[in-house]
Amino acid sequence: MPPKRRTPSEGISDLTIARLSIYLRYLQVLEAEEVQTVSSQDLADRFHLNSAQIRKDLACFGEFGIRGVGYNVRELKDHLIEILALDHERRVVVVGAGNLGTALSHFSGFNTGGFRIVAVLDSDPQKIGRRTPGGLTIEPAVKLGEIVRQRKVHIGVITVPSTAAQEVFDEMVSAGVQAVLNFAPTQLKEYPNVKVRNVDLKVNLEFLSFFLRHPH
Amino acid sequence: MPPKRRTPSEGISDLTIARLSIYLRYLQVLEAEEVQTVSSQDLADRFHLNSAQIRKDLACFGEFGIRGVGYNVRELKDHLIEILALDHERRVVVVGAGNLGTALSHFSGFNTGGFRIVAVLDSDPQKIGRRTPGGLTIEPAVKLGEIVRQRKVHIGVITVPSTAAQEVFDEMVSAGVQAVLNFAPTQLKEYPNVKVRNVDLKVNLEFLSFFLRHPH
DNA sequence: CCGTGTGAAGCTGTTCACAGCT
DNA sequence: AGCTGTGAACAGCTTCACACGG
Repeated sequence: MPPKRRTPSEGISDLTIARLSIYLRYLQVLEAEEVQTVSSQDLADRFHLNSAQIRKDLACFGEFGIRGVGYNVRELKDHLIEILALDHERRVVVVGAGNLGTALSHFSGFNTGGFRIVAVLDSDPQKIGRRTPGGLTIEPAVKLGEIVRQRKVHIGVITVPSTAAQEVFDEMVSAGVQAVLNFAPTQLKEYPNVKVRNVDLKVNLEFLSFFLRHPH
Repeated sequence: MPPKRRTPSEGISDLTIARLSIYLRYLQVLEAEEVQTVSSQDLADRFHLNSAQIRKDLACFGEFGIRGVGYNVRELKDHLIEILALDHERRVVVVGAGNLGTALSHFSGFNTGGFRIVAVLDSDPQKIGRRTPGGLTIEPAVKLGEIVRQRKVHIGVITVPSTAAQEVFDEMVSAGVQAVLNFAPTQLKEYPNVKVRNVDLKVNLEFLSFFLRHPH
């Protein structure tokens, strides 16, 4: 059978995509351990999920398994890398060179596996020109648009205070960024064709606080 | 009518709790602006949600609104603070004084609104004794259990490499921590009565990468 | 008349159960 | 026999629509 490949773009849930990323990480471990084959049940046990869910997640993109056997580790890994578009370098700009921004700029996960931070910006003159621990020089925030265009930035990361977040976001979008990871505790105005992912640390803490009072 | 208060602990979804935290933040803004009243529709517009959802979220914990009017801003804010258990100090320990850990240790959201970082630990002798930008001295990781007990830590934050995460987590749990925010890209083994919240930056980036290839 | 509170309907995501391939 | 792929059943979350109270 010719490898049935669907190119859906639609009808696939955010949750499925996030899980694919999780599966991929484990497949890379298995590959390093030279494991040849993995079953949906193996994966399910690992992540406390149902095996049918894993098969369904994968089935969104084709038929990668062999009945009676399971999935070939290397093959499935390669498929996931392609699905998640990790086979091309993704250039990232971080705006906001506070503690979080500088930490992220050389956080291991942000400069491996296809991602590369190409600039760290800030509007504070005192910070501009300084080196981040990762070896990048902090550049002025006013150059955001220019940098995005010249360095072909794919992904923007916002680590500025919430008062400045919307402005930075608008600037990113008008320079052509289509994917943004937002750490500012603000609800950004949405644009068509721009995907935003919010990481709200305060919400996470307050969530945990709730469960301390209401233990289950 | 006597204020009907439910103490559920059960039947309330994680998603509801996360939204309450979001509502609270906006109510604090409204209070500062001296707005007296807010309707579920106002809140819904702000966060691109359905107004019924907001009413349902709040109705889990009592009847806080006035029909035909809306919600009193200050009153609702006070209720949410109590529900989220933010009326008592929550002491937090950060294990892993890498870039992310030190950044978090004086990230604004982590030392305000009821949360306080009481220790930052690391196992690297080169880091122990150093000061974090937030003014805390990095302490040895072997003292984790002792520190948790002596300083009555409520919440643990894990920012160590994934290879060490499970060990740190086990140590936290056996010292009595019941809520953990995990930044390590690992699936931690679950314990009863311990709530874990994972923040996986790599998953977020890969998620965005997917949407760059499959624009919607 | 307006906005809350809420059962009912609708929808989305998960799990079951089994046909079909190896 | 073993495990995938998948329609059908199920569960949980969201939205609708309206009764009720101010």
